[in-house]
Amino acid sequence: MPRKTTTDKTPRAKTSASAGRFSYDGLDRVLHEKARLGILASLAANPDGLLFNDLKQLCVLTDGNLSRHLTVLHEAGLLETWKGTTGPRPQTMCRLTANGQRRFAEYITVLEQVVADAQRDAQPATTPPLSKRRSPA
Amino acid sequence: MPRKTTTDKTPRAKTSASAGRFSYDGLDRVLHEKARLGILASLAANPDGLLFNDLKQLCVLTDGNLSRHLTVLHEAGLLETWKGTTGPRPQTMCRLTANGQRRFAEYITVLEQVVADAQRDAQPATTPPLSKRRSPA
DNA sequence: CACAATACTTTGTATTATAAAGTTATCACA
DNA sequence: TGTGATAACTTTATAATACAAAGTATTGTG
Repeated sequence: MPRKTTTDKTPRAKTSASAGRFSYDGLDRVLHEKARLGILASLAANPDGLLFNDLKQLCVLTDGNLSRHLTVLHEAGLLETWKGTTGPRPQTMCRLTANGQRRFAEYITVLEQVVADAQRDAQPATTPPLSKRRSPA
Repeated sequence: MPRKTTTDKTPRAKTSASAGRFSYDGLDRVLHEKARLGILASLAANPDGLLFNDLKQLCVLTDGNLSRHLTVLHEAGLLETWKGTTGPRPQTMCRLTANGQRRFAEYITVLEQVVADAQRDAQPATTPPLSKRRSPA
């Protein structure tokens, strides 16, 4: 006689209560980080590139912090850096790579999903309650 | 004679290129985490609460992981847990606190801002380029 | 030429996400 | 009734990593 396992395989509603419905796999660790998200958003808003100092101010980051995050993004192939000079001072210019633009756009798509999920909840509860009682004693 | 500092106080455009424009201060560390974001979204979608196992499946988390994140959220006052039994087994029921609902809603507002920023970029560049050259040699 | 400032980079530390192992209790069955 | 399996978590340990503090190299200034 098959025992009733608690990890039931009953079909459920696939739409809003399926397994993995809220796992948000697309939230890549590299992109889903406050500081780096700000950096990417800044660069996406300025396709022709930004200087180290611009990013520092736009994202309110310390030098070391920004440097580290840029390295991470660079190693992930999301941005490219160009070393040059503006006037007498050395400057680092950053811009998104084509890949970076695509990855960022994909990430934003997931964020839209998160927002959409949350907005659905604001509605008067169209979703059926999940697993109120599953096996009364 | 006042030296020209690079941290310039020039007004700039306050709308889209001001300092801190992309710092996203509202992205609270407790909420801005893949796993916890999934948990919160799940609970927001099910205001009458979810069981430990429901969350485990919805968010695809291991037991230990989920347990830890629930503790963090609980300590932050975002959710409350109720220990009971469903049939013979002990069960933990989780639901958002009023505070948790509010904080989550606030967080979602920031996400909307992020998405809006990114969507603005998709437009043919209405924003003026920031700091192309600031002090020609 | 000393001193301050710019534009970063490197190093260290403290947090923490995740996995692995442990705990308690129930159930099936021999 | 005792032994192993399973459920439902919790605790501990480890591997990442975000952040800050200190370091480096160059330039400008009196």
